[in-house]
Formats: sequence, structure tokens, C-alpha cells
Amino acid sequence: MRLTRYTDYAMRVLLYLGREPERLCSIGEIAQAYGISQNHLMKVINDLVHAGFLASLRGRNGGIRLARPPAEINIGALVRHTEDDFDLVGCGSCIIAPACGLTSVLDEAMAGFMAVLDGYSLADVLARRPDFSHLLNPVAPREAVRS
Amino acid sequence: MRLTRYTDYAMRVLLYLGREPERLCSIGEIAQAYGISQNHLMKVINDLVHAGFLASLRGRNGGIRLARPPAEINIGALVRHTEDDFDLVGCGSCIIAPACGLTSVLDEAMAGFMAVLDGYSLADVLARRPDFSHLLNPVAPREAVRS
DNA sequence: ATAAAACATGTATCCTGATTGCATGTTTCT
DNA sequence: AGAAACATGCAATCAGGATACATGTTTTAT
Repeated sequence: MRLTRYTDYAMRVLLYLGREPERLCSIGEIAQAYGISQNHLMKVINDLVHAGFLASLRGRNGGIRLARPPAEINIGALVRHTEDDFDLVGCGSCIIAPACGLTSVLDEAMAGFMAVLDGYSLADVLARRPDFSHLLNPVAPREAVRS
Repeated sequence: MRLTRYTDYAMRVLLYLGREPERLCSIGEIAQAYGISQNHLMKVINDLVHAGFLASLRGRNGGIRLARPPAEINIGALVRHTEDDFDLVGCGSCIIAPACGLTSVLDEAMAGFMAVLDGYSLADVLARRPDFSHLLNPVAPREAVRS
């Protein structure tokens, strides 16, 4: 019973950016802070930008930030977007699926799962444990732009 | 978001046996009925026997059947047994896990998921859609023992 | 007793799909 | 013009589940 690392990374990005919703961060900074693959993270972030969770600014001194305030970003909606396969047990390949009483039960269980996530916003999650900055890898601040 | 095929197979076995709780079935018969790997199924069933979900009778004309009436077999308990990894997003490898507000939210969501499954017995599932026998592959009846 | 049926278990191989890395393009700022 | 940073596609890799194969053990029927 697992979500993909894709979803994992997406949530980490939102948590990171949610600490300072206004600041523009580069993808490299986030990858370094967590010590994870920048290439993979870039794809996840790209997807989140297209989906409207993040706003990106291209070009030099560009970066990404939350597209909306943390209180308006729903965790359930995020998971629904990043996790595309909700066919828990591959009913698609089971021959009794058309008349299987389990499918409705599993659907209901999944609904129960998502209902909990739908009940929380990024702001709620951040409020629970606001202080994780000290656990991140140290990141050199972006060089100041010469005036 | 998926459960393993291991869990999938375990549930199919219970559904199959639940139709006729008293009858002794061979593992080969069930594998053939669903058109799935007998080897893999054997391991799953073995596990279920040890866990007390099934009763097996070895030797010639042996087989397996439910260890208890369908009403006393809980779906949540089954999934809890066959699905051993409930670390949804690999928090074990995330550096901010000790101070991450997401872990408690995910735990709560998982509890919501399992709560639904805990609310159903095999009998409940069978009652929902009792007629799937015609979807199974035809299985040659075990040769009658010569008297 | 013996053979056959059926359960039991370990090892090794295969294979899917997520993950990652590499190469290259596009945009925007200085 | 050039550097920084986002954007995208493709190929290589890797982990873990799934499967096959080989063999052992138990029980029953004759």
C-alpha cells in the first residue's frame, strides 16, 4: 500500500514553499535542501505548475512559488492529481470484476481515505508542525543580484 | 495507489471459497478458475492457512476451505495481514519526517481507509454480488474416488 | 507397503513500472 | 550576448513483485 514517490515529492515541495509563500525558490534549491534528484523533482514541479498549484517565473532569477495561499491548497486535490492510478487491486484484469462485491467495498474505503485528505489544506498541515527548517540540508543563498 | 497482487489473490480465494464454505477445494482448482499462477497462489494460501483464515487438509483428496464462517472473516483484518507495508510515502527516507505535519494526516487517512474495510465481513461482500460463478473459467470436477 | 495426490518451501529468473540521468530547448533578466 | 532557470523528451537503470522450476513432506487409497 504505497503512493508513488511522485506524490511524495509533490507534497515536499508544497511544504517547503509554504513556509515562505511569497519567496521565489529555484528547483535546485529545493532538491538540494531535501537531497533528492533534481531531474525528477523538475518534472513533478512542472506538472504542479501546469495544474495550477504552483506559479513559475522563467529566466534568470526566476523560480517557483505557491500559486495560491496555503489555506486554499487542498491536500486531497493534490493527491488526486499526482496519483493517477486508483485501481487498488487491478480489478481490470480480474474476470469476476463485473459481479464482484469487493469493488464497491474498496471504492468506499478509498473514498474514506480521500475524504480525510480533502479535509485538510496545506495551511492545516503546516500549522501542525511548523518547524522543520532545521532538518533541511543547508542551502547556499542565491547570489544577490548586482544592482 | 495500489495494493499488491498478493492481497488481490487472497481476496479472490476467500470469495471463491465463500460460495460453498463446506466444500474442500484444491489450490489448482482455484488457480484454474481465475486463470492465475498456481505457484504464487499456493504461497498466498499457505500464508492464509497459517494465519488462520483457511483450513487445509493434506494428502489425497485434501484441499482447503474457510476456517470460519464468512460472517466471522473481517476484510480489514485480511488486508492488514496480507499488506505489510503501510508507509504510504516512504517517510522513512524523508529528512523532515520527525517534524512533518503530513505524517499524522496520512496516518489519519489510512485509518479512515481501514475503518471502512473493518466494517465489512466476507459474508457482507458475498451478499452484495452473490453470482459470479458463471464468470469463472470452467473447472473439471475432481475425479471421483473409486469406491 | 506403496504409489499417488495434494500441500509446502526454497531458489532463481523474469518483467513491469517507477525512478533517474542525460541531452537539449526555451524563456527572461542583466 | 550570455547566464540563470524553467521545460521536455528519451534512454538507461533499478527495485520489487510475480512467476517458474525444483524438490520435499504429508496423508490417503489401494
